Amino acid sequence: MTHFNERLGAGGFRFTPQRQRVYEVLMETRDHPTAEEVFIRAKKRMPEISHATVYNCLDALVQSGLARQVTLERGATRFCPNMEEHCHYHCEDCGEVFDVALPKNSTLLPRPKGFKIARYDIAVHGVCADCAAKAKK
Amino acid sequence: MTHFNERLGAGGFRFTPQRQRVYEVLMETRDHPTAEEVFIRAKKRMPEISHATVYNCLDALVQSGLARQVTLERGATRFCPNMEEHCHYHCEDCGEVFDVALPKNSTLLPRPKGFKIARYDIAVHGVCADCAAKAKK
DNA sequence: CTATATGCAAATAGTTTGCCTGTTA
DNA sequence: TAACAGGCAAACTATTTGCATATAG
Repeated sequence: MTHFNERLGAGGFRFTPQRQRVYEVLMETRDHPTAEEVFIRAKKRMPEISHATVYNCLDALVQSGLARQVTLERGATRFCPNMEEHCHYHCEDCGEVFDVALPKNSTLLPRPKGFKIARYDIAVHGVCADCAAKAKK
Repeated sequence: MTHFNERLGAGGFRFTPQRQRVYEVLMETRDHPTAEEVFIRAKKRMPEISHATVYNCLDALVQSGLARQVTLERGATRFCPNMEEHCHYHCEDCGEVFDVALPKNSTLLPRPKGFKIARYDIAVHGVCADCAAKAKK
């Protein structure tokens, strides 16, 4: 997991088992967990890990470009380790969040002059195919 | 303010002075206030208004299409009454949020089959022109 | 007149902090 | 061995809830 160490280091963060564990959790199940969910999953194999540490680790991962925050609605912030350009499709029925790659050269974003774009988040809300099918029955 | 009443009614909500006041607050200053900020401003001209009522009213406005929620980062949800297609440009230096209209026919969003899009939020993070200028000095 | 909304206060998330101990580089 | 990070518990902030009272339609 050398990419992990490099990234952490580049961000000015040290390697710790907790950070690794939190990253593993994100990579294992790509379901955009909340910090609380990450905490519960991380705890399964690292029972001493604390709440505060999970928040710390998530911050470190976000700051070193290993994860993103996703804030969809009121409620807990979610996290995902997919660093490619993508949007989040959020099903309002089942609550699932799907990553959808952005088409290359999508001429989408306005570039107001002077504004330096660092990153952007696109969240699309609606109803997923499965839930739409169920609703029809 | 007939548009307001129509909208509320269509959403299945009753007119109340509190809802009107909350909507006024959003319309007066388009600075994407948090619920707490709305509460403080609403209270100035309606001292009896309560915290819970402000949250209620904001929900009613969102559900009847009179306002949108904007969730930018960890922290409080913000609200805006601009219902046109637009993105939010968020300056990480000064914290301001600017509305920027989306170009017509921007072919931006992937349409994964089966997914019924209800609405989407585009948040662009970076540094605004003013802050960039200040940083250079 | 009745369903719905408000006001209040207390409860419940979600997140951060302080302080002391442990660990990485 | 000197920062930096973790653990724990408590503090804070954001949001929700329960219930009695008020009010819009």
